[in-house]
Amino acid sequence: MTNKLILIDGNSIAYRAFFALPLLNNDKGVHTNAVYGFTTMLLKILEEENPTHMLVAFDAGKTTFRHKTYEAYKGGRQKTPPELSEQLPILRELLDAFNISHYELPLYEADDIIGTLARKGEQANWEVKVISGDRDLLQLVSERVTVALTKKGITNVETYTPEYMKEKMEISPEQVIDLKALMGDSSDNIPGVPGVGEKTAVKLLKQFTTLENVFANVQEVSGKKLKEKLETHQEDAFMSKELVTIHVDTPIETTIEQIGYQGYDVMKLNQLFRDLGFHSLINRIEGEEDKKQVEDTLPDLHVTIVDQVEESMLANHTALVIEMLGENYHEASIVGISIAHDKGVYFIPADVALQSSVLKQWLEDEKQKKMVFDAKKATVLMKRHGIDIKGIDFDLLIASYLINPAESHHDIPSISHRLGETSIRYDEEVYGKGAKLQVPEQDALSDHIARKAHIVNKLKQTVVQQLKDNDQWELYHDLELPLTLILADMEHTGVSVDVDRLKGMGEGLQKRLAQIQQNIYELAGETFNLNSPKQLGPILFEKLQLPVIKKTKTGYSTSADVLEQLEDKHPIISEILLYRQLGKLQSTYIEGLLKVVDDTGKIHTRFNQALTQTGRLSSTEPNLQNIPIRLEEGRKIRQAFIPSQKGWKLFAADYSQIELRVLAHIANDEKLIQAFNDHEDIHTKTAMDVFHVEKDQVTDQMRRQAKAVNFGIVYGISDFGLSQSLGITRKEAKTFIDRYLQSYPGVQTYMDDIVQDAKQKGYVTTLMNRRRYLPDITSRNFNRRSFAERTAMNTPIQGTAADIIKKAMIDLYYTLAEEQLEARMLLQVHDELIIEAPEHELDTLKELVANVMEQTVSLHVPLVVDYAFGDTWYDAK
DNA sequence: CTGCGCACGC
DNA sequence: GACGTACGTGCGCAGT
Repeated sequence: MTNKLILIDGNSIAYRAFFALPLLNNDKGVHTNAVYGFTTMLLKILEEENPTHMLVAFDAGKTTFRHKTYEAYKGGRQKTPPELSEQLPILRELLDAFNISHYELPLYEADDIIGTLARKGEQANWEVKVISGDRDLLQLVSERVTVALTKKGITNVETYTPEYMKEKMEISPEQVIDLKALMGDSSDNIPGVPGVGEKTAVKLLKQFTTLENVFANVQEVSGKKLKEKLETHQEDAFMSKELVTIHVDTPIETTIEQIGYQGYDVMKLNQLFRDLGFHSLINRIEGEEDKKQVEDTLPDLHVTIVDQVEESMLANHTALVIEMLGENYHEASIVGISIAHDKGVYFIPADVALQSSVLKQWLEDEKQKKMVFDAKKATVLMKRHGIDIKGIDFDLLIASYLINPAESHHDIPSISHRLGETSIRYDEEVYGKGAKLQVPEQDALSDHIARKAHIVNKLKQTVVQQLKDNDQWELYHDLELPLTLILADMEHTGVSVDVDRLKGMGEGLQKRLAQIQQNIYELAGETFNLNSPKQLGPILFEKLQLPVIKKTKTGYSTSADVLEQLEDKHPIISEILLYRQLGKLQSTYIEGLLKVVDDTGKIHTRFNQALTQTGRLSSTEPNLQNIPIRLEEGRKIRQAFIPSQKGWKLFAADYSQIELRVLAHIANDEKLIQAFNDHEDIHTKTAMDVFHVEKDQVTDQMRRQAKAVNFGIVYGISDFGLSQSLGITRKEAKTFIDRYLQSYPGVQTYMDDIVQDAKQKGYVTTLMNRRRYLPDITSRNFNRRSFAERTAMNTPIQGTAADIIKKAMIDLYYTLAEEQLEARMLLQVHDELIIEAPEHELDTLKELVANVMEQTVSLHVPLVVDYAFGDTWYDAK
């Protein structure tokens, strides 16, 4: 077997990774994106290439021997961003853990080290592969040396052999240098011959083969201008050649034999990945038996496995973890319960726990305080088993989310590791994932779950202190914690669904879909998979020759906005649009909902209270926050949502323009406040102010545009986003936004101030002190910075609206209880609450619900709530 | 199993 | 000039 040598251009790959990936942070605030990208690439190479020898070359410093030839070499190049520089030492640490040699040499560039070693490998008859993002390296390609260049992203590469180069670039590896010498390279400040680009350079080299030959026969060059340019800049060209030529005789101290690759250090790598927060990469490290070593390194925790719950095991202020397998706590079963307090840690197997009246009594005792992770999950799980858990006064999940919603993993092990408590493994390591998900044998299970309870107990103080330091204690204690119990109630109650009605709609849709599909196949002249944009594209844009409006990464775009522009060009288009619309209803809403109805005809969604960056809730399995309403056809889905009891109605109450009212309040804009106090139609008012016209002069078109601008303000979209939604140019969109801000100077001031504030503090807050960190607000990358700026303007608006409706839910929940009404909340859809109630309570509710919602906070503008009721959700409009 | 294109809501 | 652009969830497809 021949040896295989892999040579990596360290700086180039780190650069690529840095710009290809979002600026990730680990829990210590260190940027890790370049290291992460580098790591994925290394893992891929090791998995795919099986190298016997390997080395990563780095540039040694700013000055190189090339600067002697040409002082301005690489002049004008942007300084390496500090966010990247700080990652380079980590990168070296990473390579050490991988046991991969790395090397740098004063005055030489990584290219030269690679070139030298590549030639040595070649002479030894080894297989050599060079990996870089720099096309200059292509000059090294030969029969034994291939060069892989990164394409988009970081793990995608394009591998060049001599044949592939001929085919793709029409030149040979030797000619790469001459090509560069003619073209120059602005990023390295290499002059080349002005006016000669890639096309001309290739043409010249095809004709004359080498640079020397071009100048030797310059008289034969066609084109007077070109000839002149070549003659004037001959010297530049030859100097450029010198600059781009990679040195293959660099005086390096290492030999290729010394850089053998023997495999990585599993322990070191594991530890490093954990430190860096690369949890997803840990299971790509090979060696199952080595995993055991990590296991063994966890400090012992003494756990008592309980076969009968005794009162002596239970105490006030106890951490409680109820563990289940899988995500959906409406159907999953409990695998075990652990409790931890200052006197001990216990594991109670599921069957023991559920049969114990001692435990039940303790769980239901309000005075016995419990600390948990995810109170909602624990509450719903216990409700399903007839236990009404009370006395939860700490929820680690909610606390962690409030401290930093941007953390992507709010599970006990992740939070624990972030806070420096590493004596627990990740769920994925214990349970596996996907199809391999399973409960381990009891010792491992009880140990893991017990550790969770132990950690909840241990971390409580730290987390509470963080909340207090952030001035978020009230947000946590008076808003999110009560809310989570209310949500548990709503989820457990569920919404009733008229299954027959859904099925009926499904049958009707099925017939129509079949017919439309038939029509489309006839219009297309062939059958294909209509649900595949990849197959639809060629039919529309090649076979039917329709104009291409937009492309996606993988082919033609066939999205609705594209198709709408083609609607009058071919009858097939409107059929496709209809097919898509109905197909969506069928698959997502009819079939999707039917799949999750339980045997009592109810649907139980799960509200995720610890996910969105703004403080809103989200809803899953099913998502009941995106049931169709805009188009009549879809809206009919709502007819399938019904009250759970005969003689009851659904009652829906929604805030009118809550975000714009919040904006008026936060920005304290006189005109906007006035508009709401006068109960004006806000979009018409905006149109009057933006277009400087009187009310009776506002056209539908103007109102529509004003509405889109308001929408943009509320959602923090860019001029680009606004231009898309209005079908106008970016410039026009920008004009609209500017005129809006001129009309509402208070808003303008708010926008300026909040961005400044965010820059200074690093985060923005809402009315109730919800936080969102915006590390990108000081980024030198325009896109990242702009996005962060829009987020700074938008999050306080959306987040405050979220705060308000959450508070309203709490107020309403307790008011309904106090008034001893049977009415109960079922759903929340961001600015709207869905309630079910017996008919005789409706008159009370009309007064009470709107009142509670409107009075929950007091702003500089009134909050206005509209409501409606009916026999189905559809009718509550 | 994952990423993509698409579509639904606020 | 920056080439990607509110927040979410879920579906089917296609490639691994």
